[in-house]
Amino acid sequence: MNLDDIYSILSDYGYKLTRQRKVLIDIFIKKRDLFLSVEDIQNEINKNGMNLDLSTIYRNLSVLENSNLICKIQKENSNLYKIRTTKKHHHHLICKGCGKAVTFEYCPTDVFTSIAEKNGYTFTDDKIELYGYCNKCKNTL
Amino acid sequence: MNLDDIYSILSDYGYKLTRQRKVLIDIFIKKRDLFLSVEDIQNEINKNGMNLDLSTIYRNLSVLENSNLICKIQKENSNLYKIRTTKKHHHHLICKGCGKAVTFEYCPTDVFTSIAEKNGYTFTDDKIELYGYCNKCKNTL
DNA sequence: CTCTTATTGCAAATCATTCGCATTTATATT
DNA sequence: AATATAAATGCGAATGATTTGCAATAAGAG
Repeated sequence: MNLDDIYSILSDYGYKLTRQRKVLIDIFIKKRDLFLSVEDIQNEINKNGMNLDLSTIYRNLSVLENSNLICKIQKENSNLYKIRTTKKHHHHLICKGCGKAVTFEYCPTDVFTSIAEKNGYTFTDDKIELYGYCNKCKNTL
Repeated sequence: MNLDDIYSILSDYGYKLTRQRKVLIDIFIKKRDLFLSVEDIQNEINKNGMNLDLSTIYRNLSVLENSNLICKIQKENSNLYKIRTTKKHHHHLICKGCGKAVTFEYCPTDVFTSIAEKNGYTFTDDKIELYGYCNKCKNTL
């Protein structure tokens, strides 16, 4: 999935291609395997000598999420975002040191469904998050 | 695990047994299979004709969490809490309607470890959350 | 029963995120 | 290419969840 694909997905959803959206997308692509906080994103923008208002960043994170272009996970007190690199159902293994994530498709849905049914529940969705330390971070500890 | 066990665990951690802590624990026991929001907890307290300051509730949720007496999950904008009913490693299946939770011990740790190792990560911990609708709620939809 | 220290309640602060609104800009349409 | 129009931006202010400082209170050790 390249830049133009992303742009046309946004257009298909009826969103305009603004300068600030392009800036955001650039950052997500550059940091494609990291989960970024809003602060990380803002720092990255500033590093490029630009500035986007926080409300613009938040509004566009929603836009990108609605367009299924990014993944969101909830950290203690805030959210982290990463560009989606697959359209398939997937989960993440995340480095507690640097936020670097590995995407994987393993998911024992059949087991989950049976746990749900056994308890009289209708199963709708699952969340798996694995945590650890990546190669770099585990050697720095 | 009964009231006295809980009280002595708190004492062992060096925490005092205050009236407000007992009130909180009572509520968690009464609602033992529900994930409660802070608002839920406060409503329940008021229902009993009492009142605890929000800061007291929050501080004591930390105390109970540090003592491994409750589980916390993160909802969209806030946190939910439930009394721990097992000391073993476990996960939850949660009703999106009413918050009723089922605790289960299924966890493919070996698979998780191998996903991590395959990617050069050291595996430290996992989170699985299943969502659905419980018996009652699915019939109300 | 007294002393010491943790805990409480209150008010104010903080932090992430959202919202209202006037201005600007992307883009569909002349 | 110029224009119209609705969406998007930036700003400042609001919100909502949670935290903190502090003086008053209460638990529990001795």
